[in-house]
Amino acid sequence: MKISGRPTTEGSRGIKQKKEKLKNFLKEKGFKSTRQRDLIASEFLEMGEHVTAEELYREISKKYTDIGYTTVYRTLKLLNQSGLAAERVFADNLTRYEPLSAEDHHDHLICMKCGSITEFQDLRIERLQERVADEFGFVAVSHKMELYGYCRKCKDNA
Amino acid sequence: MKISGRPTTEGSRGIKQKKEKLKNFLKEKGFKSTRQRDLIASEFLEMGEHVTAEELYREISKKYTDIGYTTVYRTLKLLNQSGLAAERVFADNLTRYEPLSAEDHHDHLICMKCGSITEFQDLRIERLQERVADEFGFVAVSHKMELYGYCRKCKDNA
DNA sequence: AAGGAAATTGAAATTCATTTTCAATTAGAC
DNA sequence: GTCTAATTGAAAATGAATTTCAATTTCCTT
Repeated sequence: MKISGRPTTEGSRGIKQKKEKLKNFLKEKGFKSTRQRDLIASEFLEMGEHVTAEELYREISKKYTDIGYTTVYRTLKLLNQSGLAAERVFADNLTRYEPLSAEDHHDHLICMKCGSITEFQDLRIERLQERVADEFGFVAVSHKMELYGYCRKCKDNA
Repeated sequence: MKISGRPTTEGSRGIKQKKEKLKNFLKEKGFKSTRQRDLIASEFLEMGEHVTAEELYREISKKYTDIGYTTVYRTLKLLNQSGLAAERVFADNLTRYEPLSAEDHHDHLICMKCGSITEFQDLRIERLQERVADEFGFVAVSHKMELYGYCRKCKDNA
């Protein structure tokens, strides 16, 4: 099992690469590269967490007062379309985004007390999911798995 | 693996039992038994699917024009609290409810074309989930697992 | 480099499910 | 039956997500 206790913030190399990918995506689709999109993408990739549009907007507002919420929202959608971000909705019903690297599928452990989100990957589970789908004649395209409970810290000082 | 291709509608025995359980829950909590709650619970248990408040309301409106949406909504919340119903949100972001029997935990296969929802249970996956949680020092309370893809029908006549 | 068509921006308005409010009604304890 | 607290349902409020639209910017064409 691949462990990543806390979503890792990308080194600047990865970020540059990803911004390049975004540019390609935009050009390909006939969209335009703008100062705003560039700044929003940078900030998003640097945060490297499961952020909401709102959170990202607040962060960006600190540095750039002229970038609106709507543009942050739309840029996150764009990042999602381009495959650079994944859109996720957990039990609190807010839409969160996380940077996505090529082959890194993972699921989440969510603490019901402190709200921390921990990522994990388990190939054994993935295989079984595939098998279940097969048994129903179902072609699985994607899945969503979240374990809710209490993290090490929160279960201890309860 | 337990298979239930389509959520089964309860026999009337089960429904009576559940309505009894609801009554007990209400009394216990100092809430009142009302004609509306009774009718809404009956209709809900008979439908036995993953209904939204809206759908249930529309169904009930056909028979009883004096029951309001708000009451249906609140009764579903109540059923959820009492453990008789489970609240679920899938990718379409609507809150759905399904009758819940004591020990019947299950997950869902959701067709991205026709929207059909199929239930399944797989103990091997459950065990692995427990193990993953353990490895993170996490105490799992509940989980959510959904496989999205195309059902037998939809993948065939594509 | 200038022109111009098309995309983008951001504030404000809209949507839509969900949740709350409140006055009138009802359940059920005494 | 009386009384008090809970319930009801229409309407209003909420709040995140999405759309609108006029002003601005990008970038393709010349």
